[in-house]
Amino acid sequence: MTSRRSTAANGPIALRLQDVAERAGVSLATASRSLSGRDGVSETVAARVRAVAQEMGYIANVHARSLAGGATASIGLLVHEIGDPYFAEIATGVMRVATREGLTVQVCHTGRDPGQELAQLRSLVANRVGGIVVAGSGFVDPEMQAEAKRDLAAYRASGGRVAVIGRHHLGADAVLPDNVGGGRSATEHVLDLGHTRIAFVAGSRQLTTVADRLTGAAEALAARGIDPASVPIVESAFTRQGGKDAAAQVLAEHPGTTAVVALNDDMAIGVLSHLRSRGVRVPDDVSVVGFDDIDVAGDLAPSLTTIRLPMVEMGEMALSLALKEPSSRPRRRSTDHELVVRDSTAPPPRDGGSPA
Amino acid sequence: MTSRRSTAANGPIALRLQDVAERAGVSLATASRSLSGRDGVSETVAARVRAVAQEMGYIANVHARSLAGGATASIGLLVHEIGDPYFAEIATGVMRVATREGLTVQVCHTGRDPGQELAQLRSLVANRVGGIVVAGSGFVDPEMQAEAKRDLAAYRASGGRVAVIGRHHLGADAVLPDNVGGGRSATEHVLDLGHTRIAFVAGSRQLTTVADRLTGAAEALAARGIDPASVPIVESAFTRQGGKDAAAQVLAEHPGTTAVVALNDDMAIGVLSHLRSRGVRVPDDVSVVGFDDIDVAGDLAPSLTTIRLPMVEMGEMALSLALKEPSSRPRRRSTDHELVVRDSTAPPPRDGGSPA
DNA sequence: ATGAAAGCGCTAACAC
DNA sequence: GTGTTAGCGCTTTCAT
Repeated sequence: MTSRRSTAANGPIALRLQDVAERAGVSLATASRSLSGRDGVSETVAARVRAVAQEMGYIANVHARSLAGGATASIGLLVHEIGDPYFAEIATGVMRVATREGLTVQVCHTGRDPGQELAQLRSLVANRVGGIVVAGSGFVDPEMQAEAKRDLAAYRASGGRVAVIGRHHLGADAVLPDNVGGGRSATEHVLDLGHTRIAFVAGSRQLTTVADRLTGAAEALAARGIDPASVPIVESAFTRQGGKDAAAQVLAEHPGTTAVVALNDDMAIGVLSHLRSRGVRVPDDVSVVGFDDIDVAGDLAPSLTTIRLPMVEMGEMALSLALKEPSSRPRRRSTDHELVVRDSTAPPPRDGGSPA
Repeated sequence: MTSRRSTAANGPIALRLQDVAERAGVSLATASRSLSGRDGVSETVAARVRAVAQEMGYIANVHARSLAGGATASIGLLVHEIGDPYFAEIATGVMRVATREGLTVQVCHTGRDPGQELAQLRSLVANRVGGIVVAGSGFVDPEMQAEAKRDLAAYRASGGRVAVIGRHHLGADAVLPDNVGGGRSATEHVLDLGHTRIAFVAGSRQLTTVADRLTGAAEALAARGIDPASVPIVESAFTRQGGKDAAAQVLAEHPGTTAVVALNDDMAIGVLSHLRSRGVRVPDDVSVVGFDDIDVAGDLAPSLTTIRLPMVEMGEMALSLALKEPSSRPRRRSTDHELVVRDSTAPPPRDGGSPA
């Protein structure tokens, strides 16, 4: 007597643990214990059950398992742009820790749309993942931000764990990249080379990442007696295309600029590309600095001088924080940064430079 | 009288639909109907229930929903390397369709490890996702391949839908990039420019992608009366670093080479980088061709001549196939390709070239 | 239009 | 060491 419900009419249905148990001649409970490696079963029986399950191609239903109170072996990772090297490296770090802990990672992609960000967050909560790592800058939309904060609070109240990368107002454990220090170092570098006609190429200042990097830049400028307000900041999309657009604007509105500090490597690549298309030589006419030190930075022509952030480690730290026992107060872990000097920067040209 | 089980001792527990129903003064069934927008409820009541749920911050448990037979609004995407631009663009296409259909995407990353590939596939099946898109070349390990095929067959037998991108032996619907045609076009291009000393830089030939692209190359060579066996093929990792290693080998073992055809853009970037570090000018001394036309290809220095594959569309097609009603026989959709000529290719140098 | 009750597949007490 | 049974939170007949 079997309890299999498959009929010709409604088609086959996925195997249940019950099916495995029957075939192995044991009870449901014994089968469950055997497969989840808990004790209370003789090793002989357990081995047989496992063999039967394997042979039948049984794959447990995580929904049932999770509902019944079994451990949720999955965590969520929220990134802005899958494929953006910055997030890809963070993801690598998160996955590394996850794999070590036997966890599955659900990667959610927001496309930088606050609505999507909220929706993805909800979907993660709905999936009752064991923890959530939020990478990328905070919410631009204050209303979305409030909703997200509330959802996250409820999630944590019910035992969920959250860690964020970057400055957020979510009240969770956080990994804080050294954006201020990096912005300072990048700026000091061009200042040390002797540049005086500098332009910054940035993403939206609503992004905390951008705001922090600019803060560091302003500090470096002020320390040398330069009024930060006198230095142009061109705001554009925080992407390669944004870098191209911004470079065009720098050339048009700030001729004579000898150094461009881009606030991420992707924008820097766009800047290099546009300058090349306009016949401006780097670093002979104009120096370019990036930020992040993504993988490809060293393989560009010219190779890119940039600020290295330990992105893989940041991902590792974030998931590790999320996996730790919750503390009463949010924890913070700060990273360091490193100036990596390559071929895209040099002293300004003698004549003061005429990039266009 | 409430049924809430939260106690000071075991801490709060996530909200249940039951809690919402009680607060709204309706039955569980009515609450369920209200939130899932099914009829059988007066609009007045439904609106109130929705308002209460929203106010309480209720988020439905997908595990319970799925177990109870509700629709699984999530699909799985299996890629080799998150962050590899090839897969990132495919993912963009998949997500575009998913968003349109109101589906959530679970991205799984195999790191090109066959063991991981199998594990991730299982996890997707265990999650009872509505469909699975497998991107990237097939399994290298025949045993893993067999296991994967079996799991996938069981998954489909129980109603799951599968689509693959690239040539596989999985018996599922497939999107087939024009790798053979692209390999032919890339090779014809350098032949047309007058090159006779050509080297191919490839990933493992076990990858069907690599094998197919080489097949096209061999066809083009043969059509011009050149014995394909006489043209060097340097095999290395299918990555940027692999491209560097392969370029070094070409320089060392095949001096006099005037054209390098890399079998993907990532390798081509590595080739460009290594040639530059060795003082070899591109395209003056050596021409370089890539494959895929990833986003950054046009922004490199020199910009890369390559074969464009419609990767975003491939992702869209794959998910669309997976979402269609199953057919008795596997469906196939072939893509086209396009040769994009940029600055990295030119006729060979007069003297025959001396790249080192 | 609304409610009561029976599962979905699994784990975790609790018996034996 | 093994089996029985009561849920987990939800959707869905089936009554009302």
